[in-house]
Amino acid sequence: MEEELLRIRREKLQKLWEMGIEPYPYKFDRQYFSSDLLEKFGTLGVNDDSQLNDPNAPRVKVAGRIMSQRSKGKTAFAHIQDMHGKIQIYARKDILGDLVYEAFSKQFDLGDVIGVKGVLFKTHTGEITIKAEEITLLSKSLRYIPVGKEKVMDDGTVQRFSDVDDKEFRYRQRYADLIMHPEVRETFVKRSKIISSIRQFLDQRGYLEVETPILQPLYGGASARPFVTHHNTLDMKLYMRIALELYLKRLIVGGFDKVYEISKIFRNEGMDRFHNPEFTMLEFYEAYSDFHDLMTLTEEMLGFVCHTVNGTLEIDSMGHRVNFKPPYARLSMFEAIKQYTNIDVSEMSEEQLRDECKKLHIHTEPAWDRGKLIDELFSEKVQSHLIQPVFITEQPIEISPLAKKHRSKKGVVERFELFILGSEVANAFSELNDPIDQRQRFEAQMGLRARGDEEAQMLDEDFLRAIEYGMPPTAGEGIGIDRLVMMMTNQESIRDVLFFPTMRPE
RNA sequence: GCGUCCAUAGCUCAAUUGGCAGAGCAAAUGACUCUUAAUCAUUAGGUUCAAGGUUCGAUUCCUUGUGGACGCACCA
Repeated sequence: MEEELLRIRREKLQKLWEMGIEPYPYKFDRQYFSSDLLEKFGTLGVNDDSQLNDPNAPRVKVAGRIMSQRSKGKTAFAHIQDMHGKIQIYARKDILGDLVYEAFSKQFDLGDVIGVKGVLFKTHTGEITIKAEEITLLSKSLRYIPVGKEKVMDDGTVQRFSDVDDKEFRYRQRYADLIMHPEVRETFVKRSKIISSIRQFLDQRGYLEVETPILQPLYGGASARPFVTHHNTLDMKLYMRIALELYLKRLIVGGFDKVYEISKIFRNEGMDRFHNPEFTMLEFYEAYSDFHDLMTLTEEMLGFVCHTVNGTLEIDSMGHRVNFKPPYARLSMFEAIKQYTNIDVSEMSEEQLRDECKKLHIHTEPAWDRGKLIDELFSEKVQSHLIQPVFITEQPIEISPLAKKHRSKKGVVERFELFILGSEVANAFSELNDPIDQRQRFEAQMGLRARGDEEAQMLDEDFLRAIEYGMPPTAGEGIGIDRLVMMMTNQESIRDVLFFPTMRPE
């Protein structure tokens, strides 16, 4: 049957050639988007057809995809969809002429792209409509788009019938998903706005956007397993980056005092609705600042982003109302654990922590040290409770090999993670710029690697050489863009904020 | 990587204890000069995800595989 549908379309294409109608012309001078016309001419009276017989009335030209068609013999209605919405067109045989009307009503299908020139009027049911004087085929669609019929309800919402509900279809053929689902397009428009508003925010504060290598001889800056690839000419192993951190700090050494990068990073790990193998990361670094400064900056940035995208600082997402209005709560990791579990980990040994985890039925690995155990306790028992924005500060030094020791507290670093809706949104610290200390931290990581921790970080001699030249005191932060977009757009799966999520081959 | 669930017409879904595989929409043909889930009439459309098994008989039960969704583990 599918073949039958495709065959019919191809026959129509052939018929169009025979009729002298070019199915794939080169250009159309589009004048308005549908939304422009609905706004601009919304004041037309119901059933106002005063312009219809007026040769001097303004002619409008729009272009888009046919999304519905209601033929009534010698007249027909259709809706065409462009980037900003839909508009109805009204076709009459006596205006368009036999040939064009014949083509329009017989050879055109849902999914075809057409250009329309005509006069606006409002139907007696009150819909702004273009009475077509010219209809031009701009692209014949050979593949059937299963577009569901729609009904606009009294409250303005659109109810769709027999809509495609198959997630697999929608992810694999996002182009078709986007045609059929304006709300999906909306999500991605918001995604785009989120990213551009971040750029705007950082640019305004004197940050320079930079690009650093994706293919790296050594991967670092995070704990994760990498993708490995090979360069033929150099005959060498290359890794896809797992973080932006180490190269951006090299630029701080080089004298770029405020830099940021928004780009894809890659982690060779499990996939679920929060994880895609490639995802977008923002990292920014600012010389002469510390992690306190970044907390303030982060509050301002998220407030700005949320307001730009949603027009408000309070949004409903994941079943909660979240308030992005600064300032956000601040709590040390130890305080947070104490608050939610009544356990004081500040003086506990590795042994004691292991016992506490066991009591709470938290799975542990023998390779885990004190810091990792505390982090695990936090992740299991505290994190999901953190709904409103909260900065969790002063993480254990063992799990923060690139962060500076806390200036006054032992065993922890100057770091914060921002949690919202139970999920980590930002991770920042006063960057470790003591090359001797940094070398020791790397060596400790190599020790973990020897203990069997595949994700422990690698010692990067070139990075050490860079900070041996002297890196100013610096604060740096990373924000996972996809998670932020999920939050801001109320999407439950990362696949719904990625145009083309990673899928197995068909 | 492990577990649970799902896969029937182009789309959304039915199909009684295991007994001739159906409907709406979309499509084709025809009627219809303000329709809007347009309407009316007619027609066509199926390797029931794949392979194997049980059975007189499998969309239905069993096994394996493929793809997806969800959960767990790992992680952001």
